[in-house]
Amino acid sequence: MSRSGADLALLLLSGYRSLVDATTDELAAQGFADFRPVHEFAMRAIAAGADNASELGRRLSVSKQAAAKVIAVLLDRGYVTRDADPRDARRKRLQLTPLGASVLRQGEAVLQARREEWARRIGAAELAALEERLSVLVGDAVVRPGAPAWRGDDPAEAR
Amino acid sequence: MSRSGADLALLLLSGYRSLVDATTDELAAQGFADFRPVHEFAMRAIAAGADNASELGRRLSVSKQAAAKVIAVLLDRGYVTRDADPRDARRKRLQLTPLGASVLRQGEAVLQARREEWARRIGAAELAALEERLSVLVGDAVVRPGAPAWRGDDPAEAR
DNA sequence: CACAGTAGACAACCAGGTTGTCGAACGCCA
DNA sequence: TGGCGTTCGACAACCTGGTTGTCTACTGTG
Repeated sequence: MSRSGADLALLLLSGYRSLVDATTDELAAQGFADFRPVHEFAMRAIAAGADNASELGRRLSVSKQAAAKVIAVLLDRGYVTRDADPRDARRKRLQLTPLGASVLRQGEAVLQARREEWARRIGAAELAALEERLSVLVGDAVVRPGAPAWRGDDPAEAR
Repeated sequence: MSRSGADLALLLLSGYRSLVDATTDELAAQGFADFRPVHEFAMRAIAAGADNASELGRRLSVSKQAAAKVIAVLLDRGYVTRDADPRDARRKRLQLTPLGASVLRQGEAVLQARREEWARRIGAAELAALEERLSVLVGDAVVRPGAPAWRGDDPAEAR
């Protein structure tokens, strides 16, 4: 075999970082400073229906307390609003603000632009094949983004 | 395009996690509990010549204080030793113990086994092609494993 | 031989997770 | 109707793993 398992892991991590860091930088340049991937992910979940803290925690595979902290940041930044749920007085209903929706759109656009750049570099068909194989390998192992950061924080062998 | 940029990022992250989490679990099962990727990475750097805290910090793209904390753990576990450097009294020279070397070997073996399983699943040639394309895309963007965990901690869109 | 720079120790701090506890509200069921 | 287990969100304490800043000892160079 030409490559080691450690190299493979490192390649995957580097690819991910390369996409995500570029997105973070782009968004910062567009005026959304301190906007982190986890914020984008949380807002996406909110937009997809996780409109209260407990549910958001479940979707992010994180405790509801951790979710509440993220929500506090999003509220502070004006990306979401929180108001009483008329049907369940225990809940606070979360909603994206127009500003929040626009961050989400821009994030997606930047990520998409990066993907298109990759497609130009190796060819659209090659990129599609890469995605196809990866998704076969990963299978149903859905990633839990917020999850214990200490799992998968490094790689092994960085050169 | 069939897939979004967010999906691509998620695939890469999931692939990485899948490899690394399996390795961590395997090592734990083999008696190396609480052995984390960052430990493996640090030991690898030490073995590769980063035999003092400051240098280790540089290789891991982390402050020397952070490196010192990792070293403290490795010392405590008996994976490395630290003794005076005869040529520079400021330095403490780090060395892997036989135990440390064996963890490293086992970690590499487990990772390699995972890679071979992947090769069986999609074919060795396909896997090699995937690695080749990824490495073209990633290019010289060397990953900094220990680095700010908040970069690249999430993906975007988890289903 | 002075002095700028480096190694490592120590302390304070911060971010972002965790668990545990609590009061209020809900929903089911006798 | 009422009781009771469950859920929501808040709050507090704590842990981990980074950070910066400061200090002393030592090095090596002009």
